Amino acid sequence: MAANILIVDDEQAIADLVEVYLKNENYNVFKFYNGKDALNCIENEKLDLAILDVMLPDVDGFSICQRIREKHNFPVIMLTAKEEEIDKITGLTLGADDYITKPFRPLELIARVKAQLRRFTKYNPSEPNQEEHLIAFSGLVLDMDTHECTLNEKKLSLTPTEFSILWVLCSNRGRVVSSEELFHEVWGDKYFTNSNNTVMVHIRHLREKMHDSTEHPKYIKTVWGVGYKIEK
Amino acid sequence: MAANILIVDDEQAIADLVEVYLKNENYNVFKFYNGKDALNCIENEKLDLAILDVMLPDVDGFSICQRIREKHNFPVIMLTAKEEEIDKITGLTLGADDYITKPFRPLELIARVKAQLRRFTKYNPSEPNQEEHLIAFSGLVLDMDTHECTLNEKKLSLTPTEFSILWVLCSNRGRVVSSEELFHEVWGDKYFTNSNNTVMVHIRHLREKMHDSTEHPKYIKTVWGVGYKIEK
DNA sequence: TCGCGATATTCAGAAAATCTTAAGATTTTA
DNA sequence: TAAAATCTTAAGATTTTCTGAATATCGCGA
Repeated sequence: MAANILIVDDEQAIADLVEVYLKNENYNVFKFYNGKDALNCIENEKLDLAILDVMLPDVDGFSICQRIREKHNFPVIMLTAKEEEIDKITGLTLGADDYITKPFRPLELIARVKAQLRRFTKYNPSEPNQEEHLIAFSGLVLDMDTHECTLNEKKLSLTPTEFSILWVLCSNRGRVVSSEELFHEVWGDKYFTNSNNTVMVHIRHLREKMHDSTEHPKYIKTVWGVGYKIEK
Repeated sequence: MAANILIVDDEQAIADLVEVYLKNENYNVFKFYNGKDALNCIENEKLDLAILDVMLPDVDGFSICQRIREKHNFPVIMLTAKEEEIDKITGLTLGADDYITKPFRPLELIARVKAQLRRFTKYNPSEPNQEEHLIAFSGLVLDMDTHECTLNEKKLSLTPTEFSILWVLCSNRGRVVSSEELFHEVWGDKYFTNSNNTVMVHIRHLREKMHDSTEHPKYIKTVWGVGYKIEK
């Protein structure tokens, strides 16, 4: 059973974005733009994890966190804008299991989410631990824990960006992912580019490291006019 | 069976924080923000240890400690704010098995808790104690009791911070721990910084003491763009 | 086959992350 | 209270990674 995750952020764009990332990883998402609705949700749903913006207009993240601690108990990840003054947020992040500063990269978020879920289920062994941090198929293994990638038992040393791209491609295995989509999934909405051959360059490096030829790519195939895909 | 621990502090943030740390270590936590509820809990639950704030608004920690001594008998750790005047708290900490001044570091708290539990179960050998205070693997031994570290039978004299970092890395062996996460785990939520290379400097010292080269580190490996890890 | 737009390749400079060092601040110990 | 040990900070060096431009190649349709 997929985990239920609560996301609360008054910046709708951020909340929506996080929702996309989480759904991409097959989580059930409960999304709210204010603290009040979130508190309501906490009472009525069986949640597994919460991602809270520290600064909310009505009920701040800290208070929500406390409520979670009181009755229920599941991991809490706090979101803080980097510019936010330290004295304003210090204390507010107390009690959180982890915190992430905005802007963040999607995969970073996902990695933290998985780490928390795993840590939690580790101490609640009744819940089955679904190896969410591993992608493995036909000789290719991606481990988000160690950031390691193995191809036919041989370790590939990938850069963070390369790893992210490969992860996104693999988790969308069997489906074509466009350059733009790839860019969004890997870099987030942090950056803007329209002439986007950066992705291409990284794909090139990936293929090189995987000894994948461009002509007959075994792994990363290019679909003309659409994007890239990895066969199922 | 995990130990039952009572935590009482009127500063909710502190109590919540302690709860997080304890639950991390798989303890059952009974948390209260006032003395009254705590006294109630003492009567109704089979507790193994109590962590009490000295200064509570209703029933002070000293009184709670006395009550524990009267009927039940399990270790008591007192929490005292550093600024609190000595003459106010002296006497109040009497009867406690240990006391910790706020702010404290997560690992320090855990270490003290484990020490008390172990000391207690030593004299009550009926209770099995599987609390882990030792980490040992491939020539490296860490003992949280003595804060001692041995590498291939040779003792390394680590500073408290160094020890904590190594402990966190070792207890997350096989997984990358980011700089932020390390900071979070070692220094606690209290100290919030997002740009500091303190962790890095300590890592450097650690590697030096372990005779671990930066180029081919046998122990603490850096995963670019992600963090540090120790191989499983 | 040719032309054109999409995709590849290459590489050098920019940017980012990490490492190193050392000085000054703080804490602990004697 | 002084000395020693430890921690933090900052600046600059180094390494790794990313990006954008220039150029080459490919695939599709006319």
